[in-house]
Amino acid sequence: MDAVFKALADPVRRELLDSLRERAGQTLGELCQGREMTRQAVTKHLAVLEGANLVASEKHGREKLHYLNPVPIQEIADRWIGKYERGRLAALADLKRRLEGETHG
Amino acid sequence: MDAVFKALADPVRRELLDSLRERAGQTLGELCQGREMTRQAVTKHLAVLEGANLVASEKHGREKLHYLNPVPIQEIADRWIGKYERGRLAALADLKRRLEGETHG
DNA sequence: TGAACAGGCAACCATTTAGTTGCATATAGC
DNA sequence: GCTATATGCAACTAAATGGTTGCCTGTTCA
Repeated sequence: MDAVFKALADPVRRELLDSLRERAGQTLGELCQGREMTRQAVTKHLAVLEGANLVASEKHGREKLHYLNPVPIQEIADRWIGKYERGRLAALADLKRRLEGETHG
Repeated sequence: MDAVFKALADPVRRELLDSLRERAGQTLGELCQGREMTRQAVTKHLAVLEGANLVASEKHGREKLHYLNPVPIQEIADRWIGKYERGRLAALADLKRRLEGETHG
């Protein structure tokens, strides 16, 4: 879970996920195109994404194809963001109540 | 948006958000309790959270009260995770199709 | 077979980050 | 006013991070 959050923290990695979402099965070379960094830098980002299980890869001859795995993102949405969603109004009510209470107490 | 992702990347900061979700209006001192780090370290984490607009604070005398702002998390769920949710099945279908296609092509 | 191509590995560097210590400021309460 | 308490600020350190360069491995194909 922590690995997923950390992987999502970098804008380059989020762009890579976006790119793979738009077109699945891209090679490393393809994922490098348009990015102002070396192939090795992209490789490292992809390794982080694979480590977080956000990207799966398949070797095909001398090429390595990359695929988005949306499941971990889904899990974050379900397990983590969900509880904040539920607590949203409650938190705002708390804020108001507490501020008023402390002011007069 | 990037600030929010980066803020969420640290487990300590996520714990702080959890704590504020459970009980709103906690002081810095309260938020430090049970954490194995100095008050200053917690202060820095809270500064990151405030910078990402995930936490709002109010000075009350010599105390500083902290409140969760769930809105940015909500926005991430809506604007960013949503599109992956929609693309989920499509991505898996792509994966299967592409793998088969490349194998025989 | 050998050249061109796609990618992997490792060492290295600069910056950021997470944490510390030390000291300063401001409020509460006697 | 003085002391204890709550927080703020700044300098410093260690480790992680994001990036580079250089070279090696493996595959395609003429």
